[in-house]
Amino acid sequence: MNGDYRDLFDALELKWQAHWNQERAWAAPERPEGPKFYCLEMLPYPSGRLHMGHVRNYAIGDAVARFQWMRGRTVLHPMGWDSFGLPAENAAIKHGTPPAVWTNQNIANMASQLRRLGFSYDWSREIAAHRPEYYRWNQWFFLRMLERDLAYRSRRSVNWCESCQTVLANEQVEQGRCWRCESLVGRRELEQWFLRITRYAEELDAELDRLTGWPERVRLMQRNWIGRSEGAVAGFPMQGAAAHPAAAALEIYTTRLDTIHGATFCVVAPSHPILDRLPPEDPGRARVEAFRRRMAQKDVTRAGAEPEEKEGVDTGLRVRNPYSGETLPVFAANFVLMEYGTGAIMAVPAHDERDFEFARKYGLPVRTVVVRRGQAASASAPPAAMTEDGVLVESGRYSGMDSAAGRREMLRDGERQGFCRSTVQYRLLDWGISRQRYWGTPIPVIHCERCGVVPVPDRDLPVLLPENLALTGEGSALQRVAAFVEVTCPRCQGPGRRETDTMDTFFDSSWYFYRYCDPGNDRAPFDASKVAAWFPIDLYVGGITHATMHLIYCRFFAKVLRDLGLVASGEPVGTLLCQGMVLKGGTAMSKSKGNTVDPDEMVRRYGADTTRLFTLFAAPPEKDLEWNEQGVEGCFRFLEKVWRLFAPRGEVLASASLPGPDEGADQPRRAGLRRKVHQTIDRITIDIDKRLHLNTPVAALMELLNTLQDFVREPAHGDDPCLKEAGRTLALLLQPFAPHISEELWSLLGGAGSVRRQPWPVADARWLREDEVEVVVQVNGRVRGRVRVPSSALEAEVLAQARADERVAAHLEGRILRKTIYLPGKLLNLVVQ
RNA sequence: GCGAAAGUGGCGGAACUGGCAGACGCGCCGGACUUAGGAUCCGGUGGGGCAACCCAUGAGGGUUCGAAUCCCUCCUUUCGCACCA
Repeated sequence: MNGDYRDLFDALELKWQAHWNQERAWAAPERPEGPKFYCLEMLPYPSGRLHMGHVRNYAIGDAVARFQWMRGRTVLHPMGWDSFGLPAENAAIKHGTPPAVWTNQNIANMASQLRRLGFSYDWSREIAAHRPEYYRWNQWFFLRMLERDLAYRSRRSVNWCESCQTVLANEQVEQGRCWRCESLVGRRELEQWFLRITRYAEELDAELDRLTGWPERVRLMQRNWIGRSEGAVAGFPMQGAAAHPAAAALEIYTTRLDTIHGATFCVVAPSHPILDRLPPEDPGRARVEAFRRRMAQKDVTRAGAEPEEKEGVDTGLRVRNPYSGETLPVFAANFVLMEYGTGAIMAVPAHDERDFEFARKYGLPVRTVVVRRGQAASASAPPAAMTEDGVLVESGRYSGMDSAAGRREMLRDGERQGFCRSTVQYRLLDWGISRQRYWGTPIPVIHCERCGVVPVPDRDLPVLLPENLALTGEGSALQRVAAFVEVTCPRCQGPGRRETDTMDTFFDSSWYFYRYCDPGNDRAPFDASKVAAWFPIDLYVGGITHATMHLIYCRFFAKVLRDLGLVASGEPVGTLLCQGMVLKGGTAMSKSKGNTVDPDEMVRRYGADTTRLFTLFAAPPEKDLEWNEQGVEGCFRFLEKVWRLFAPRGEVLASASLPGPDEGADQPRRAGLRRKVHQTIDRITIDIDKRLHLNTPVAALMELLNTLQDFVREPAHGDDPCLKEAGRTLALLLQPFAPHISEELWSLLGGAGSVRRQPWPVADARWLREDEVEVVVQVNGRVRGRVRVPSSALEAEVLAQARADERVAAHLEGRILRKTIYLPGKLLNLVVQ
């Protein structure tokens, strides 16, 4: 490696970074002037050091931001810190450093890494979630939600991470494991704060169709996560009735009302309230209690990942099928979830795999009521559940209908008679936001013996998180801070206790991008008109890991904020780009695997431009990128070659003039160079703007350089305007990818000011057109020759010339020409027989 | 199990709506300059064949003048969900 260039690049990168700083080059005005572009990358957790995944993420965003500046947009490109969360607390427990100190150090460190990489952030808008001037607005939003019954407290079974000693939301459990520490998640019954995201389930689902700028993959994941399903709730009247006058009917949820005549029993979740109504002396009661105890024990240690063996007990309760009049036993079983539907189902073993499995285990009857069209009902027991739609049999007056008609008719009859109604269910559950940890936003409520839950008045915000307390990791640290906990009730002035749960940090990141529009506001979370001026986010870049976490929470917030009248749209993100991971040796870089590459090390050895260039070049943005040091060197060599070509010519070219519109048109070599220049502009512009491809533009830049190298190999005038045009264009086109050398090259070639505000070059249509084109000649679809013709040539002329081609003629010999297909200027296919 | 995406040289990857498969980079081979080169520059590089030509985009079939691209079946890999009634 050539040390001279390394030092040169290092110096020029520092020089231009200082220049940008001094010019406040990336500060966005309060409101956009003219067309705007809000370019955002997901804000990082300040773990201490950047990793390559960050660099890739930000290099992508930065390329687009710089491109859009040059395209004449006012760009908002901010950066901040998702700075509440467990690692700070764990570090404090381990090393005794207070979380605030640890966090601030990490922020300082990572910010300087980002600066050294030369990213174009408007640092004047920097935010950090752990600062009171930020999290007071978390509290403010929470209070608004509380007022609207969007935040509520409830005791229920929740996900519990033993290692993190806290509750997790459903979205934060991945395959039964904690999203952050990967330990197995158990369940606990706790009183918790929830956000009523389910109120927006319908809208969150429906609007996915309109998010055309989002990857299909993400929309699908969200759709599955929300899990909309249309079905019916049917009431099965309780039998043996003396016992239960209060519970008139057991309500079950089904999507297959058409199979109801095949129901041979019902099943309720172990915690279903109907079971509490069993009289103490009932033998079913004893069975249920024993079963509940067994399940409760399991819940705590539950592995979660693989479905458990189905288990259940006969509760002794009996219900009547409202359609057939048949009496059915009610079981309690572990495969029915209280959280979904009504917590009770009708079991149709012939047409549902789970019911079938359970029926087989406990020797319960299986009755076929749907057959495939054209098939007769078989008398023998089916070997497996037939879950498809078909034609109804053994279904009373519905027999003979197809499944869809059966559902429709049964629903109508059931509705008329009052025991059935159609309904829509969602898999999505309310978002549990309570965390039993210290380093987060205090939930702003006070528990008063007399008044119950009392919100902290707005004038008392922020509820400050106390600092300087000893963290042990045992229990909730805040509960031990008397000065924090012991307060007077704002309503009755009696003694109260402050809530000690803190907020899930996903609350912090659900609205941060609005705050960037007005980061200093101390009267409101933001000024609505400023947000209106910048929103929606034009490009949001981040990892796919957030598909069903952050990216669903922030959509929910947008809808809440819209309903609060603070923002106009319930969808904050226009185009979403989920970049792939950075791998080494085929797996994601991680400290535990020891396959990390340190960004600082890369910057020291190759510079920021090379590091960025490689992360953009090595793979398309949305795909995983395999780190390859030799590939990095290739990018370094490319920049070296750029410099080596222009450095000795700089002085002469600086004073050369730029070419006139037609200059060089009559000289093939110079015309070739100009064509390449304009074709490169055209390609790169389309690739960034229309396709968000950043690897192919880098390839195009390399091609342009190859052409330039060929051009200067032959003697040329040192001050050739065509060469100057090529160099200047290269400087402009490099700005999104290797911004420092781009600036240096621009100034070397006598460009005034900084590249960053030069208009993005526009390809001259004249130079995109070729006067003479090469047409591929195929015979029966196989390439047999090529002819050069004027680009205006007509098919007949091309054909004549093609026939004259020796090879083509050989393939036409003795055959009859049946048909010709001509794509002007590109291809001529001769179909012969 | 259900759902989705993707399979192209030795490797990362190009090929926008069906139209020259392999751009660009890495690696490799050869050469030049050199005391030397792991620097730089030049040339070559999917496979077979002296060549014409043939074969080749996971496998097999289909549609088409023409398929990496569209359709069907299968295989593999990756990801998401995982008892959601």
